[in-house]
Amino acid sequence: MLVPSTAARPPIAAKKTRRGHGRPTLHDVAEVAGVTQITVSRFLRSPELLAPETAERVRQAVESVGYVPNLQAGQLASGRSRIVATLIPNAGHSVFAETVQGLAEGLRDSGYEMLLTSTGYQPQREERQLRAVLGWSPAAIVVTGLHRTAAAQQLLLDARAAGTPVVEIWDHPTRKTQHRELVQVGFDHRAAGQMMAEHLISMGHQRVAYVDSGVIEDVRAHLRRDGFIGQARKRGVQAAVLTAPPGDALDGGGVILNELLDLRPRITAAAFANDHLATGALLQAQAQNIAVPERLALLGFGDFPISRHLHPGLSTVHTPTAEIGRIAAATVLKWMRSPEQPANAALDCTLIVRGSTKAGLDPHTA
Amino acid sequence: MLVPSTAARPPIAAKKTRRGHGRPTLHDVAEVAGVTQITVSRFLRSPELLAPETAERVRQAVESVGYVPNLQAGQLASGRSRIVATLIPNAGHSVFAETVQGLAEGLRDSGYEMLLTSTGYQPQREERQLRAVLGWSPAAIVVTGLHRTAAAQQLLLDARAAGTPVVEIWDHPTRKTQHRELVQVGFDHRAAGQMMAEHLISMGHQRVAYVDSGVIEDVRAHLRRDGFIGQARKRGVQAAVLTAPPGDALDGGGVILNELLDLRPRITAAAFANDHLATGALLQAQAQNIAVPERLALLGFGDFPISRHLHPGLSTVHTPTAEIGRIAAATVLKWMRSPEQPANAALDCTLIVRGSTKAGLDPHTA
DNA sequence: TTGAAAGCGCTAACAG
DNA sequence: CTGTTAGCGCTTTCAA
Repeated sequence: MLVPSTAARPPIAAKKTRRGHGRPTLHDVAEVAGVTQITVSRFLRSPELLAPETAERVRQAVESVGYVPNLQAGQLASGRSRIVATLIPNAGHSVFAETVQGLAEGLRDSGYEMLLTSTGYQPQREERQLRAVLGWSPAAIVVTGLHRTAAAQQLLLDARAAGTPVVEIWDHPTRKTQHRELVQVGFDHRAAGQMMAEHLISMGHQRVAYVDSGVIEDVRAHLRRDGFIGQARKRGVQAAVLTAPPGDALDGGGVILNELLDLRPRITAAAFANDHLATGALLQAQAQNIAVPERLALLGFGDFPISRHLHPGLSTVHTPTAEIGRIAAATVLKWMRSPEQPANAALDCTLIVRGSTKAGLDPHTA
Repeated sequence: MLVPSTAARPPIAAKKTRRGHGRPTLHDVAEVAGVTQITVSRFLRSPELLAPETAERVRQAVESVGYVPNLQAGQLASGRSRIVATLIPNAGHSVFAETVQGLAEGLRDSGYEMLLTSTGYQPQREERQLRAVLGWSPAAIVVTGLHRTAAAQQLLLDARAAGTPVVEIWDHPTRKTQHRELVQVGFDHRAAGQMMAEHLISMGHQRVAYVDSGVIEDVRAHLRRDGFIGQARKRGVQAAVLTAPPGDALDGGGVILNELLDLRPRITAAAFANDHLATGALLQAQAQNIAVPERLALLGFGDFPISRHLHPGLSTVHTPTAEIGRIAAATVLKWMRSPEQPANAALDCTLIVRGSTKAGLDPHTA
């Protein structure tokens, strides 16, 4: 607009076409308070800049009018959004659900809102959703894992280059990759797999198996599998690999139990991609009077609530599900406030040894 | 960001301060394609309105520039947003997690995004979050339950009056309230409680108990309790009420079991606010060699995956968790497209009878 | 401490 | 079929 505008807004005001959705605007509040828009805007953001008396008048006007700020407008004008875009594989899976809840708690009352999408473990879909969500100019992006389509990765790097914090949750790079522009909050799944193998081996098992997730896109479960196998091999222990059938994991674990028992040469211990599978196997073992851990030791992953209540208690690896969400939230909040990139958070997985891998343990607890 | 103006930009233009965050705009694409903004805008929304040849040029320009639409701007201009605001008590609770996942699936590729907040079962917080989320001018609002602060209710009614679809999930009004402006997608918790009582009574129990949720804000659990008690009373059956301790529900169920066994006069059956509590009790009974259902029948609620795998299988009420989400999504999508209010969806809860309330049943399955 | 002017990037309405 | 004009409601910059 190069034409110098005339002094005041057309006083005649003529035919206000009023396209908006009729909610009171800053202007409306301003009129009531006898000030201008900008004063109301200031009041909303930094009340201390106003004369106390003005502030009070504005406060009353805001209230009497029932003003709700139009965030779209504000963010368009300021170029800043207050949206944290979050992409996870499945909001219904307990581990991710807890992470989402952790994120929601971490973001609560921060003035930021979470835009959530579920990728269903499908990289193509993730890419599409990422593209869609970028249209919101999110203030930060939280994605799951380290693996995605090349295009999606590029989108994230572009966003990062444009100053948007990007946090990858649930995984953690094995090597120290200090040149990475994205921050990771998670744990090393390969190392977790190694830990699982090492535990079984340390209990004296020489023939073991790993039961992989039936969700073929679950990259992290496969990383654990690889860690498990690698460690077993390193220690000269034979490790068979089975894959759980798709569908209900408890069912799958039950089915797998018999495959494990049928393996030749016989194995004496099995690790599972998650506690649901392991629980299914444990319950099935109970039903068939298979002695656990004597005939077959069982080791889960995830430390789901039920695991310590089983008989024997299910040995497992405790993962910081909710903590990942909370730390991710704290990380993006910090990052949005100061431009320097926060540190990665390498969280701990801890082995929980219960009766299912250790005979003679009180079946109830540790 | 002092992006140098390109050729066609107002040549004088002097010190364009360029406040935006530097992403390519419609204008940029238009320049490349040799058309004006509006043509690009049209292409993006209704390509069929353009001459095929123009469309193709614009398409290429969009691609070459890597254009990502600024949704804030578009929605400010059009007055329509594409956000579905969703408020749930706790995204980490399996039942709500499944509902969220159902919603995410239902909204997927619809062009709408889910803004999710977790209220922690706290009405005050819900009200605050509702207020915050209204600033986004959501295209639709999904809230949990029928009970909230008066102010929150008013906000919803105002939004509704302004044309925003509002769906209440997880509950369903008992009486036909055809005058309501909001749509419900859920089930009648009181009736579910009645069904639970009726089942126990029909199995011959004359002294029963209901174990209420330890989450005092869980209104729906209390509704089931009331339904349970009412039905028992109606049938002349004594019903004791216990409340689970807060904290881990599996633990709580275990603790409660002994309280149930200690009740005088003795009871012969107990219903629980959810399957976690019931499972805790069942496992504890196993550990103590208490015969289920002979000494004490146990009835859960929710039909969590573990329940049918227990020994004996846990009788329970199956609830349509994911379906609530999917139907809620379908409902808001439909509603946003046509202004007429869709019908309420009264979903079914179904009683699942397994071994924990019925002696002699195969413990594995129904 | 308050205000005026300008514009964020897009779409609606109306021309042509 | 394409363009012009005028905002959407807010924040920024600069001035008073």
